[in-house]
Amino acid sequence: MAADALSRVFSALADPTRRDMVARLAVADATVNELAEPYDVSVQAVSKHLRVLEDAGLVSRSREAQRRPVHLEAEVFDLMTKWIERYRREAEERYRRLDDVLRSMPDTPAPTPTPTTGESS
Amino acid sequence: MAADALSRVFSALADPTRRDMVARLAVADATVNELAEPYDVSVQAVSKHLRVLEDAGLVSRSREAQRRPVHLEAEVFDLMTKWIERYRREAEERYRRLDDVLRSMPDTPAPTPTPTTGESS
DNA sequence: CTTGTAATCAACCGATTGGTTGAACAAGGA
DNA sequence: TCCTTGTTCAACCAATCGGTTGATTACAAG
Repeated sequence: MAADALSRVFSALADPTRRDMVARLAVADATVNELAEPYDVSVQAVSKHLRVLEDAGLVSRSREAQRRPVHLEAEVFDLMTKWIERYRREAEERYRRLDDVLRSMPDTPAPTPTPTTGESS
Repeated sequence: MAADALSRVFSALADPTRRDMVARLAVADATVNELAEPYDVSVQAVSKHLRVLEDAGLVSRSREAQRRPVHLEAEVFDLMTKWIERYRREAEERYRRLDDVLRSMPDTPAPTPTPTTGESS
């Protein structure tokens, strides 16, 4: 399966049901049955979803009698946030500089990132 | 396919090749062939990846002669960031308050979130 | 009009995914 | 010990995914 951690996290959150579970776990820990209750799928399906979230490092499960309370782990979010922010910043900066506009012009040499264009807006 | 926008974005970024393309597009716009060059997959495969990214709203394609330059759209990142930050904040806050720790204690009344424990390390 | 290049469409393939049902395991409580 | 509850395991199924190859469209240059 998805080798790297980042892929696992993104993939885990690509499913709306799993995102909803995360949202609910952000409020309070819950057992598998509690989590399964609102959705009209089997408990087994929810158990599977939880394994995906666990493999992604998004949740952890402890043992409390025969119950297995699920707990949301906030740390992994940082992994995503860092990745996203990095490229978002680059992309926005590039947009701000109109760098790409210069590149798409046929007459511009444009090797140096020197914004000679008057960027008023 | 994944109905909502958030699912599409997360799903699109769940693939390492697509994340790499996004990373490269953050530096500069590129054509399909340019993008395909570093990977040892067919151009068609890259074209498919681009469609996924486009459907997620992460990139846009213009037309320039027979070339179709691909451009990274930064806006959609916000959608993810907002979602992530929201639940990360909730989870971290809850962790900070030791709310869940109190909940798992059998003898504590635990209704008030008063952190009486001296957290030195 | 023909050739060459950039990209997409179409059909196919094996692996993974999200779901199901049925059986098994784990841990109290009677 | 047997029963009940909570959860997971196992096998299966249809749909989707990432990849392939071959044909096709779009445009520019001879």
